[in-house]
Amino acid sequence: MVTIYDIAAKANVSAMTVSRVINNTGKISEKTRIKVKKVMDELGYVPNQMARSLVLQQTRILFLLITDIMNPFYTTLTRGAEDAARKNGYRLLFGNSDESVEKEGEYINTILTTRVDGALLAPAGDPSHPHLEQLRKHGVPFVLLDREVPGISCDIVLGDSRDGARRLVEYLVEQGHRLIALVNGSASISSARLRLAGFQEAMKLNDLPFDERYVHETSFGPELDVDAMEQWIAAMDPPPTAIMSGNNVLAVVIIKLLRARGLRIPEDISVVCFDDFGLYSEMDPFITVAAQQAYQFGYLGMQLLIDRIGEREVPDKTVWKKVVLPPELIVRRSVKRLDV
Amino acid sequence: MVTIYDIAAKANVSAMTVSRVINNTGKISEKTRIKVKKVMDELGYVPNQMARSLVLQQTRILFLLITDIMNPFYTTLTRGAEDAARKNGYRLLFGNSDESVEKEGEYINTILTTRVDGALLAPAGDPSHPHLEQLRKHGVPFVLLDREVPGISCDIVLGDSRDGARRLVEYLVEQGHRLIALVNGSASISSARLRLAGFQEAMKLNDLPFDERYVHETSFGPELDVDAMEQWIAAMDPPPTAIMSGNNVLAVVIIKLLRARGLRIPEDISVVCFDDFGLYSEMDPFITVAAQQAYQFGYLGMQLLIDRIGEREVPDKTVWKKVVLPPELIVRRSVKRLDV
DNA sequence: TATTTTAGAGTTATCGGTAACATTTTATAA
DNA sequence: TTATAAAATGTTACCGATAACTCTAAAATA
Repeated sequence: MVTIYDIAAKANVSAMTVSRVINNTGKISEKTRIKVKKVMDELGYVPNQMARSLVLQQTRILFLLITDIMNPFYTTLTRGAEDAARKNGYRLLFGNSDESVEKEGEYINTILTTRVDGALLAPAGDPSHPHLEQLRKHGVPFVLLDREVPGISCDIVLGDSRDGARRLVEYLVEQGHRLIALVNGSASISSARLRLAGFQEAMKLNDLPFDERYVHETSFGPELDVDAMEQWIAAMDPPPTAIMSGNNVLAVVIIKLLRARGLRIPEDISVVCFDDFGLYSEMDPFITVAAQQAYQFGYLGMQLLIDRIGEREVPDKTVWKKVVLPPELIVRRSVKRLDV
Repeated sequence: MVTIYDIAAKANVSAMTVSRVINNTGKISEKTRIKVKKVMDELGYVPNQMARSLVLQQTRILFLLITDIMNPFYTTLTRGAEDAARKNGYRLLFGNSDESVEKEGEYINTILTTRVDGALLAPAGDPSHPHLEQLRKHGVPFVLLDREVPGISCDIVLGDSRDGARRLVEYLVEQGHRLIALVNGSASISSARLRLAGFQEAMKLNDLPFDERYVHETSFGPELDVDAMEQWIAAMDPPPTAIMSGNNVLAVVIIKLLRARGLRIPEDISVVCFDDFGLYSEMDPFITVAAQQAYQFGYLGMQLLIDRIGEREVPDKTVWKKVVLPPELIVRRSVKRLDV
């Protein structure tokens, strides 16, 4: 491996002079600058970021932790985060917690040991609290995405889950639906709670009864319990005329289960959900959704993080920023108009 | 920041003893081990990976470079790579070249300066050659995914593009199609070349003429030229009865364009493509595809990489491994049976 | 001409660890 | 009891860079 010392020796200068040439700092005569650069090229020098980070006490690397890399919401978000990071000269280390608090913990560990300059996180849920406390304790700046964690104050980018859910229900009601079911993520996730709240609120506003048997709670993630979901569907009697899903992954599972029961959508049962489907939804837009501005989540979140890193304020006196992005209701053809 | 020296001081031992406790190396009396551990806990010590990497000359970080993070093929692949990396105690740094050789170059730079232990790469295309030469020159072990690069010998995981394309065409022919068009990625990408080759081969085998006007070359990536594609479609006269797309992203664009022209799929025109659509394809299986084993690409590729890192052989005498994964033809309902 | 600046370099210490060798204890054998 | 081996711990150097300070020679000023 070529080091600045190799270059220094060959160019007959000190290592410091080489460092100055590399970083364009201090005063260097044009003659030596050229001489050193020539040797650098000849030897194919590549700076060692580790060594540099060690002495500079910063890595120029940020960490992005998402909860489901197969979910288009998060990949689109990732793309936004990446763009913002690149634009500011940061690199991105990344991880995928699969909605698991345990896996998340491993990544928190990586964040700490790797000494990244900051982290952008979609927390697994309320139990992520100690993880975030850890980051705070060690002075790692972080920004949350999509989910609040009670007891943690920080910059955050959220979707308006309550309003989105309300609008989905309102739409269903407008189409004549009165018996509406909800399948949702874990109540330990703030966005799931708000979606439930929005659901309840809209039901109430329309003088519709709220029946717990028509609400099923599972996981937003890839490891959800399909059997339990199937039983829930079978148990609802009378069956709902419409199901609202708390996110896109759950919608896929629900739709598969419904079809397996021989139900057609929307002829026999209507379905709507939170979050869109990335690439594919452009191709064959089928399901009516409350689409979130995924790219903006990542882009703005990253921007907040980078701003925060630049400031390096005392967390106690900080005014935290909260960005709330409204979802967009996209009506497609998964809902049947009921004539009551 | 707490260092081993802080711990050493507080525990009344040398820094080396602390290091030994952390790494479980050397001989340590149970008494001091406990004493040191206690102080570590009290002070909330977290090892500095930078410092460690500097002296150990290894980072336990690998790099994954994909070409399109919005494409489900790559996200599924990423998931596989991540699982394999985690299983072996490696962390993953990752980047997204957007099919751009230039962006790829920036990430190659990151790979070099960050001193990662190895890289798993989906190259942007043949022009990636110098980038890979750079890695080789600097002794960075790497494994290619999905695309070969002429002049570069290395471990690689490929799909059987030629055969997949052949089978898609065969299927179309079986369904009575004779005028088949192909929209494909850049000829500077090996997999695109092979898909064209498979296409031509199948046409020939079925005594169908190959007409260049029915083949359109663009980019696999997010920055493809939609206008050019539109003109191509309009120019084909007579119009094809079926279009085969070189990948999923192109298929989406094609389908949108066809629909914009008022054409229904499959009633007015049939479409098939390479690669499946992840999550969504489970929900609303519409388009007939040659689905690749995306997860396996990542998982096996990562495995090859890690094996290679363990060996540290001389590249000259190396026998390179090549894994070829066959795609699966999944028939859905985007193809109309023509009765000739 | 003598004195002060300043441009252009070099020296040394340090970031936070670990390897290799050195030293001190403690345990075991003679 | 003493010699010797083994166990436990300490010292020093180094990984590859940069900050802060120092030094030297030429240029600017008095």
